[in-house]
Amino acid sequence: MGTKERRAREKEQLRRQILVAARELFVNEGYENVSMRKIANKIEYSPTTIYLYFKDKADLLDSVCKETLLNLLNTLEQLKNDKSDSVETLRKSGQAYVEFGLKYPQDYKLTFVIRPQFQKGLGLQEGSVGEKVFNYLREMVSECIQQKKFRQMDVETTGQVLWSAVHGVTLLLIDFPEFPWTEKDKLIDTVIHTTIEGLKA
Amino acid sequence: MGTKERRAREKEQLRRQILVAARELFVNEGYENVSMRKIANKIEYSPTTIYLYFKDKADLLDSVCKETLLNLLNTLEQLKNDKSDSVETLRKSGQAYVEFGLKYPQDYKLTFVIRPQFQKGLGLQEGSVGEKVFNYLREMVSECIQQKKFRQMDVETTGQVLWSAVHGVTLLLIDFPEFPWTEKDKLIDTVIHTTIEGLKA
DNA sequence: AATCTAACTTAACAGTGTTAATATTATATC
DNA sequence: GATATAATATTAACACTGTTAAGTTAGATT
Repeated sequence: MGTKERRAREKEQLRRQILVAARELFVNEGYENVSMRKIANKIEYSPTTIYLYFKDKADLLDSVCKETLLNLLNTLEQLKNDKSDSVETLRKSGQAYVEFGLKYPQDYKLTFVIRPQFQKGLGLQEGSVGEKVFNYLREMVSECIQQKKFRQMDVETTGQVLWSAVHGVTLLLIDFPEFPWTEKDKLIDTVIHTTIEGLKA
Repeated sequence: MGTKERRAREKEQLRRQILVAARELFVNEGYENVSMRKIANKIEYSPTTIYLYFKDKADLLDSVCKETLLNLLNTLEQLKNDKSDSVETLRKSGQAYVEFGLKYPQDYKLTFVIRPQFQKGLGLQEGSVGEKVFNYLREMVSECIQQKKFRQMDVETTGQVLWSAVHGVTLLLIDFPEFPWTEKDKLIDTVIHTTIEGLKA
């Protein structure tokens, strides 16, 4: 009697439907400007149905962000296979990180700026996707230090310095699109290059 | 006939009163969670009175941010008198920038993250306070390059790299207070030091 | 066929930013 | 001092918001 299974599948399907609709609206119109009613309209259910699948609007945001982090993680992990120089791999990772942020600017802001605002005290949950992303960074950095290509500094600090740099340039480019930046790719390159050179010194 | 002057002064006074109340509420409860009615209650006027002094809520935010930028500018300009090494002055400026952000985290986010979200296409207005702040950075950087203490790179890019670094670490520290950062001051120092070393190389 | 349960909807609450029309107050003129 | 005029402030309303509690419907189990 596969009824239960079918029902469970249908339930999961609707959950995904909600998630997809929410992401699309959040990304296109901004988290603040999306109402539960708008999401409900899009999926052609009543607004309150959403509350059967998600605790509240913040929980919906949380789930959307989790997906974003998974996407980011996938993007980064693909660089692992690249068997080139460890510093070069790190450079590429930084580049991929910023590119990801600029490719999905609203997703990036949702995850790294909006969410912490609504979900306070957001650390690195044990086993969370966020932790996995940062672990990736730890690995990359660790290799550079062990191979003495970087100054002998603790992995944590080194990683955090790199994260600061890429996070900073990503957000500035997203938030101030009208600012007279030097050519975008050049700026990104220079930020990453400068930081890496600084970590060697 | 000083009546007009007095009236103008009174008007300015109420404007300031609104601004002070708005800043306090924005900072303590977050822009989103502050309603015009709340601000009105605080100053003991009806909500619609605010609209006689500010176009809308975003305009109110704008004015609050302008003040924040003025504060930041003042903080930075005080370092100008410091007649030490140009690189050292730049380092101190970076430190002061991050410290400012961490001292008034909500003001910083309001100005550099929330405002651009509500006031899109925000560039560097001619004569704006924001422009003055960035001009300060240009000056500092320019000196370092001219004195050949930095690699010969254009002032714009160099400045933007520095801004990325300090902006990044400031926001990360604000947004993820529960993240297992290395000791805060050490991290800030290292970010700035690393970036500067990278700019020398 | 009766009961139970899961899925979904309706109606409502207390709140939001903002506008238009109205009322109040203070000044200037006669 | 009374009156017209301008500046300032308020009331009432509109169309929204997130969320909860109660009610409805359809399908599965007994």
